[in-house]
Amino acid sequence: MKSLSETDNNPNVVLRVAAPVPLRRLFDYLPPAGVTADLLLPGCRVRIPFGKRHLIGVIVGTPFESELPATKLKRADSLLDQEPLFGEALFELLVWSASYYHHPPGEVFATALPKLLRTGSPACTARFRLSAAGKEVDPAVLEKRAPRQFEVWQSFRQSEVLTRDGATLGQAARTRAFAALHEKGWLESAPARSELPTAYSVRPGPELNADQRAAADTLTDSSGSYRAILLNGVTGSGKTEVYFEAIAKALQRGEQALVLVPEIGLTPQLIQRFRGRFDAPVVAMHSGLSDGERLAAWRDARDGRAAVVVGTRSAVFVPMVRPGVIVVDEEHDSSYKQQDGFRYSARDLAVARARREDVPVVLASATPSLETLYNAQQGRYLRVDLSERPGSAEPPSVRMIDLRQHATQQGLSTPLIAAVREHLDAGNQVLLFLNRRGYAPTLFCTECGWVAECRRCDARLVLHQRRAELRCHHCNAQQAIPDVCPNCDAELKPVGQGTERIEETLVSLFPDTPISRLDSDSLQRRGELERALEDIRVGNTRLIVGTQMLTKGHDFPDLTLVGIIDADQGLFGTDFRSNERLAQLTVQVSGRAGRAEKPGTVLVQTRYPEHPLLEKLVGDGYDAFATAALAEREDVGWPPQQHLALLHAEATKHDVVYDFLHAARRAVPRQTNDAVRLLGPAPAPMERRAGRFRAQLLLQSSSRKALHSLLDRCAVVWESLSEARRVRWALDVDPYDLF
DNA sequence: AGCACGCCGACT
DNA sequence: GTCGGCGTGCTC
Repeated sequence: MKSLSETDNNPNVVLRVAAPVPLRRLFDYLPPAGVTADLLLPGCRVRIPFGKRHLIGVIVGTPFESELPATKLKRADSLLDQEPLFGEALFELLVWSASYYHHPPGEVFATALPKLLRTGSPACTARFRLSAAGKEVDPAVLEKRAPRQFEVWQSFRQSEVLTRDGATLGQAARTRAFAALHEKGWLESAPARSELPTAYSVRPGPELNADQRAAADTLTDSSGSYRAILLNGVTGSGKTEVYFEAIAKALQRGEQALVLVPEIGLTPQLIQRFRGRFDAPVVAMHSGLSDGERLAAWRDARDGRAAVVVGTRSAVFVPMVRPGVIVVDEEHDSSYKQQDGFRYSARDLAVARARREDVPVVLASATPSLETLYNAQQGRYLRVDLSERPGSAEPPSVRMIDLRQHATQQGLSTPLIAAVREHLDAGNQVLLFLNRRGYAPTLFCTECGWVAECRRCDARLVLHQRRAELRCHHCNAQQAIPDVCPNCDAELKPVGQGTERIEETLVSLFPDTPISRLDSDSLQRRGELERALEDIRVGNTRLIVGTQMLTKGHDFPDLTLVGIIDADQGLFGTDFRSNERLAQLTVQVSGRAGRAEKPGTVLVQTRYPEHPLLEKLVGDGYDAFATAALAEREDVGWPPQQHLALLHAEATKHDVVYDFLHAARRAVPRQTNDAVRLLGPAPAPMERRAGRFRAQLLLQSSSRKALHSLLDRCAVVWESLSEARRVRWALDVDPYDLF
C-alpha cells in the first residue's frame, strides 16, 4: 500500500465547492490530480463529478479537512481558472447574498456568471504571439500557399501579441486561419497583460448650475471610501449630469464606474450619451446581448478595458479590477428586483457591494422608494437634493378632477376633454396616461351578467379590438371574440377603458389632430418606439395616449398637459406597494409636462379626491406623500420599518400547494419570543394563474436578525420536505410584491 | 435540478 | 410477460 503522500501531493487541502444545484449546502472534493494547493483559490471554477454527471462549480473555500470521511470525497476533475473570477469584495458579496437571501450558493454564483463561463469558456481572453517556429516562416511561401493564414500571420508579426479576435479578416475566416497557424505550432500563448491605465480620458462636461455644482461636489467629496448617497432630483433637474461628474472624477483617477439602469432605460441613446461624455470605453450589459457579447463585456469590465459599465440588474455582479463609483439610476424601479430564481434586489446589492469595495454608491431618482427615503431619514444614506429645474421656471400645477361630479365620455371627463382642447388649440402637446392596455378590460353580457374569463387564471380576458381577440394579460392566452353571449345569446358589451379605446375616443373627439398610442401592443417591433418618440419630439404627434412606457424617455418639447385617466387603480390595490407605485408613476409622467416658457398642467381623474395619500401627493408633492405613506407603513407594520420574507408555492393541483405550506409552517420551531409573525398559508392575490394554484406563507418581523435566524434554520428544512418535491416553491426575502 | 431505483397499471 | 407512470432518495 502506498503512503498518502505518494498518492496525493496535497493531502491536507479540501475544496469546498458551490455546485450549480438547488441545494443550500456546499460540497467537498479532493483537489484535481496534479494541481498544487497554492493554485486552488476561492473564486476559481472547478469541474466536478456530481452523482452521475459532471458540473462546473466555484471554489468557496479550501479547508484543511472535510467534515466527511476522506473515503466519501471524490476528486475534482480539473481546475478551470488560474486566478479567481471575482475580486475579493465581489466574492464576499456573493457569499453573503447566498446567506442573506437564503438561496443555494451554487445558484447564486451561476446567476452572477455569464452563460459561457457557466459552461466552461475561459474567463481570460487568451493572448498569443508568434512562436520561434512561427517567426521562421517564409512569408512568400505562406502568402502563396495560404493567403488567409498569411494575413493573420502578418497581423501577428506587426503587433507581436494579439487576442484570437485581434487579427484582420472576417470572423469565420479568421478563426479558421488562426486554428491552422496554431495547429502548426507557429503561435504560442503570451502572458496576460497586467498594466492598467492610470486614467481614462474624459471630455469636459456641460456647465452645471449652482444646485448641480453643489450636489456634484458632495458626490466627488465622497470618493475613495464607502458612502451611500440618495441623489433626489425632480425630472429635468439634471441628475444625470451630476452623477456624470462623479464618474468623470473616478475615470480621471483611473477607476471604473458601474452604472445600473432599469430594463427599459438602457437604450442605444443612453449609451450614446455616455460615449459622448466620456472619451473612454463604455460597455453595455443587457438582455439583448448574445452570449459571446456578454462574455466579452464581462471580460472588458474585469480586465479594466471598460471604463464605464452600464447595465441592467445582473450587471451588479460584473467584476471590475478597479471600481471607483457605483450608480443606481431610477433606484425606485421595480426591475431591479429579480422575480424568479435567485430573487435579489440589484439596488440593495449595489449598496452592499459598494460597502465591500469601499466606494461611494449613488442612488438617483426623482421619486425615491420609501426604503431609500427611510434609510436617508435614519442617517444611513446621505441625502442630496436637486430642486431646481434648469431653464424652467415653475413645476407643473397639479389638480384633481372628481369623477363623481362630472360626466364622462369613455372615461374622459368633460373638464379633461375641455383642457385637452384648450392645450391643443394653443399649439401644444397633450399626454394622457392609462396603465391598462387593450380596448376594454371586461367583455360583459348585458342580459345574464356573464363575463369573459381566462380558463387558466383568476382573471378577466381583455378585449383587444384591433387584433380582434380576447387576451389574458397574465398567461397570454388568446381567443376569438364571441359574437353573442355563449351563455344566453344576448349582446356582449365592452366595459371599462384601455388605451386602445381611449385612442378611439380621442380620434372621434379630435379628428384633425395627429394622435399616437404608446404601449406594448402598438410597439411590437424593434425601433417602433424610437420612431414614435421621434415623431413626438419633432412635433408631428400632438396627442399621446399610453401606458407606463411613457414614464421614461425623451423630452416632449411642447407638452403642456398631462392627464392621469385613472388614479384609483393604484389607490386600493391588493399590494402594500400599490400607492407608492401610483405616486411614482404620476410624478414621473407629470415630469414630462412643461418647459421653460410653457408651464405644465397635470390633471388627475379620481373618484376619491379626499383620499389622504392622493391629497398629499396632488396638494403637496411626492415628499409629502412619502412622509404620509411611511407613517402608514409603520402603523400597519410593513416595510421599510418592518421586514418581510415570503414563502411562495405553486402547483397544478390545489391541495399539494397548501400541503407544502402547512408542512413548512409546522416545521418552524416554536419561537422563544414571538419576534416573527407567520401569516398564512393564504392564497396569492391571484390564486390561479397560467393553470397553477398559488399560495404563500408570509413571515413578518420588526427584527431583521430574528427573521434571518428563523430562515437560517428553516430554509434547509423546507428544502428537504417531501411535500416540497411536488410544488414549485421560492423563498423571497424582502419581496417587492405579494403576488 | 437531474438521475437512478423501485413498485403497480394497460399493452405488444 | 414488459414499457412506463411518478414517488423517493441522493448528490461531497
